[in-house]
Amino acid sequence: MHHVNFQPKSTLFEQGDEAGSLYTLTSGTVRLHYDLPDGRRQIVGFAMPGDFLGLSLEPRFGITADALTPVTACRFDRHRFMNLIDKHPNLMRKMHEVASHELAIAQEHMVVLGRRRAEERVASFLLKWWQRLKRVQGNTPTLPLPMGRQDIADHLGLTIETVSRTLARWMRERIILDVPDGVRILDAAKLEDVLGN
Amino acid sequence: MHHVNFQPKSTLFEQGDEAGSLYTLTSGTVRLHYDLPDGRRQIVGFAMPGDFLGLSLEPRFGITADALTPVTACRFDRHRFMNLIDKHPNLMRKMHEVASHELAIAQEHMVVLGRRRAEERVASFLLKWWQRLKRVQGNTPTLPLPMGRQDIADHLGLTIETVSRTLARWMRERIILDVPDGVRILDAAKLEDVLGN
DNA sequence: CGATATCTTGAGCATTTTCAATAGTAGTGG
DNA sequence: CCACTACTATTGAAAATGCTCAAGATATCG
Repeated sequence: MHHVNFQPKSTLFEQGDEAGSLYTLTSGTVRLHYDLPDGRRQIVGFAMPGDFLGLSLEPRFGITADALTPVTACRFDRHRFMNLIDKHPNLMRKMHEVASHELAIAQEHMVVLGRRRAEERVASFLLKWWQRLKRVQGNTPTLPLPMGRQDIADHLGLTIETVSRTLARWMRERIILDVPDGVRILDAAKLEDVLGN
Repeated sequence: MHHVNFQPKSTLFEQGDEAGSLYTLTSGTVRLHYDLPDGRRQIVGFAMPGDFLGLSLEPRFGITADALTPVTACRFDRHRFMNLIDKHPNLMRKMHEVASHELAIAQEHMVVLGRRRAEERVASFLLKWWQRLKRVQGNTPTLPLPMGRQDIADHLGLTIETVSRTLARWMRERIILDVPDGVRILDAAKLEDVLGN
């Protein structure tokens, strides 16, 4: 195990690569995506400090992971990590807990992609990202968005224009406020109303 | 552990219920879905013989599971199963393998929901269902579809009309053939062409 | 055989995409 | 310091994919 650093836009691992490593993020934001041969891209999630990457037992990575900001992480060799697990059986349980939770998150996101309209998708994204940030950084009204508009669109199954228009409208309506590298949530209740639950 | 039977349309477990059981399917098909309060539904997957249900370690089920056909399954008490795991450590590893695989499947489905057009989604569904069936029943040109059109639509993030129209067109084009309770794949290559890879 | 579910098909419509033009923003080198 | 380039974001107008609504057909089941 040793610490590794990644520059923005650099790749931790790529879709199809042999899954030889396992990471835990200590700082920065990582984009996880599946790319189609014709260039279409689906961002299946964003990773932040505390998250695990590559804990799947599949022989190859199904997705690509690349850094959106400077990233620091702990890298483990897969084989060595598996030996470690034999000595600490509760570690395997922990891995499975994390994986089950990821699966639950993935299933919730399928609902967003399959059954939510554009406005609901963007509201869902802002609120979920805000919640995750709160658990790491504490309660802040200011929401950093290290990912670009295209990334948000590729996460929500929309085009960059639809994301831009939706955010622009909410800025006009004073529901959010434009700040450098992110937004400030002025009226979270209105965003929750959009989701209707 | 004991065997249990379910009639079509009966529920194995429901979204929000305490996750007290764990199942392995021995026969039949199960529909797994997440329901929004306003009635919109996303089917996150279908389970067939050999599949595990409720292996997540979250305290409550995130989704509902109900039988599409008569179903037989083995039911395990969660607590007792966990004790069993303490005696057989490689069982925990197996569970994690299954969960990782489910996660990979979920991520691939996100691509379908977020970035594929209607025609591609239906082609993807037919081909994936066909592949899964081959692993259980061997190579058959006839593809049973125990789920209804509305279920397919709810799985693909489409309306029943779009699914119906797409299948109807492929029947006219002799790419598939209408048979009772399913379809016969006449030209799998054409369906793969739709996916463009 | 009648009643209820599900499925199909058509026509019009709406949300979101596409296309295109403009405006920022950052980084680079003269 | 400023011009130049490249990249990203915004905005408008037109187009299209898939949806809604409605009617009819087919299947299922008591």
